[in-house]
Amino acid sequence: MEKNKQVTIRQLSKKLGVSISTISSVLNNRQEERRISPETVKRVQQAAREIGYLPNISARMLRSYSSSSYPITIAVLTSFQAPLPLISSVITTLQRVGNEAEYKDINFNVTVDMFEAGRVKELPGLLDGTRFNAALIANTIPTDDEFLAENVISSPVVFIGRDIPHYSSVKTVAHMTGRQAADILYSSGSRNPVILYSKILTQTTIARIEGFREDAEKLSGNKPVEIVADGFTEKNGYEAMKNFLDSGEKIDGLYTITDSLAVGSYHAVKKKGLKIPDDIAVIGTGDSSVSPYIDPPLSTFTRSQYNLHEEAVRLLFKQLNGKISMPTQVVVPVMPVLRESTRRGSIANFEIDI
Amino acid sequence: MEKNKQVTIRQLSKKLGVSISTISSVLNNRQEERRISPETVKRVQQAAREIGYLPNISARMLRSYSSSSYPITIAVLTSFQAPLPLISSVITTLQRVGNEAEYKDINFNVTVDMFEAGRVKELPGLLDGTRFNAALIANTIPTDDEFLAENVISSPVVFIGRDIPHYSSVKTVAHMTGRQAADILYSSGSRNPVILYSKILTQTTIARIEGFREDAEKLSGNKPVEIVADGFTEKNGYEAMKNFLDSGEKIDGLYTITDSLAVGSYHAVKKKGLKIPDDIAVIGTGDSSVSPYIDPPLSTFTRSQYNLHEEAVRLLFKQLNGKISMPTQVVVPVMPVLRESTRRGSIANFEIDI
DNA sequence: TTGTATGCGTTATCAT
DNA sequence: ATGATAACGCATACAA
Repeated sequence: MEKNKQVTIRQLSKKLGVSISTISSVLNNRQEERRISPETVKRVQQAAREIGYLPNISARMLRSYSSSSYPITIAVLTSFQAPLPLISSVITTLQRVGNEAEYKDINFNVTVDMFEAGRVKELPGLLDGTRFNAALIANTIPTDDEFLAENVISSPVVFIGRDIPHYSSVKTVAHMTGRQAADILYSSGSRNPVILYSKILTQTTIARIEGFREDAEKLSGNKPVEIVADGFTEKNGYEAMKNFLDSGEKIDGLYTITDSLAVGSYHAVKKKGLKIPDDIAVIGTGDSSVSPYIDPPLSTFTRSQYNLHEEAVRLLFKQLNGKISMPTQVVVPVMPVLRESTRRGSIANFEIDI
Repeated sequence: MEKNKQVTIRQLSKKLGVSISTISSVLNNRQEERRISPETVKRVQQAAREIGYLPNISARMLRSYSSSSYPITIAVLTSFQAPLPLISSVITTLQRVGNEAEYKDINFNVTVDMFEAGRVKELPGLLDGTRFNAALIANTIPTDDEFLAENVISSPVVFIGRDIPHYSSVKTVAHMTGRQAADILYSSGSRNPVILYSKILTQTTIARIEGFREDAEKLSGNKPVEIVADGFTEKNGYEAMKNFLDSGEKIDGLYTITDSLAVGSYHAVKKKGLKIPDDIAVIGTGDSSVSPYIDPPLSTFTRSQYNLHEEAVRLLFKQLNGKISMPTQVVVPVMPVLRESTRRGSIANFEIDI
């Protein structure tokens, strides 16, 4: 694959028979103070345009931000298969926390690199330290995790939602969440619990599923039925649930691995003429911003995302500050948020959130 | 504000009385092939850790990616007040389109910079070209637009959702969207139309509002009532709508400037015991992924976002390729998507999307 | 009106 | 076992 052949000032200079500094001056609109002849200016500008000259930002930064105060580079690395809001959330958190007094003195810029799930290893600069001073890494799948565990990233790194030996990470107690979900459905009277998840599995989702399997079976005596959706979207949830309901299998409780899947499920359930929570109690995960406002409001678990990202960013900054050096594991608590969608059975009298 | 004083290899070298190249070797784990004494290695590593040495990524890249093929830098610039999904969407689109055969030869990395609405001017490197080779800019407010119109960014730039003189931009026909919304509500029998928007206004939202005002008044004979929410979230929509309904003002049709505001409104409307679309027809904007699945499915306008971002990215790449040089305006069409929430009156028989 | 030289921080090559 | 030096691309002070 031929990547873009970058043209440098020097090559322009040779081509035009004009000195480097003249070119540079023109390209930076210093033509007047440098009193370059209009003719030369034209020639340079035209050549630059024709040839598609693009300055080397690294060189410019090296030159401009010198004097012991250049911005460091923080990378956000995630797979294409990530739930879409993740990047925004992490970046916004980075910028927000970075503005706090405590970290005001960290002058940084943020880059984002994405990889196909299973192919972190192909990310340029991951191991050689040529692309970032520090990184937040999310949405790796086990293949990636293996690779990362076997290799060493020499910059400070925080993993979001997964544990990689020798690195810092921020996680939720995903296994426990799955178990709690099973408990809540059981308390709402569900004896035929079903779990709906995406076929894209990560450490966190696997843990949730396993936790649910264990307690659901222990409590109800039935192995929970598992529905696998194609992805995380509402559409994926709708389609998976519709197929399931059409099959006629028993269900009286539903745990979804994300709130978006629950939203899609709602629609399928209602179209089938079933009522939530009367016929099917539903609990999601993540407390999406829409969850309190759908009909009925969705029981779920706290937006671990928010806290996760916040904790991850803080942990990274602390490592950069030198406040923490050892790999550190942070566990973010996840709390159930009970709303109408599980208001049934012995759990009906619990305090409702909205 | 004291920014981080970066330590360089040279300073470490002076401090330790060891040569620069030795330090570099140790820091890159070349100690064995270079046969540095274990003692020196220790000293260097410790000093680096203590002093918080962070390599200058620009220097490293300059050194490493030389030979006429370094990655160019594409920046995504947006305000903190942007709807959260925007960044993710733009970045994902960048990566996806960048992987297409046509653009495979553009080797780039992505940086994200955020600014407070109204303060683009404070973004480092915006005008001096030290931070990016090309940029996608979104969610500026009029103050920002003014500044940008008066100054010159010398790199290729594409504005998303707004027009800035002398620059390329990708927009929707927002004004038309507003008018169509008014038409649709009117056709659904609404004579007391209401518009709900966020107090944070951009070129696009302003145009939508104006379009709606015009046609709503023309058609219904009544100036539409305007509700102003604090922001774009479902919660903001819920609260604004709840207050409005509590006030007892007339309403039989609602146009919201984003789908998220509509979702929040739904909840307020239902809590008030009113029915959608029977009592209030609702139409949103943006075709959010949840909109087809809420109850009732929400009429809206096509996810202009998606197309917008896609077009913006393509336009930027074309400029980088030299395929386009003049500032270019692209207008992305927006189509109404009619679902249950407006199924009333003469519009009831229109084809329904889901 | 234009060119030469220097240095930003880093790594690799070559000496010692 | 370690140091000196050149070069990456660019912008500027200074020279011509």
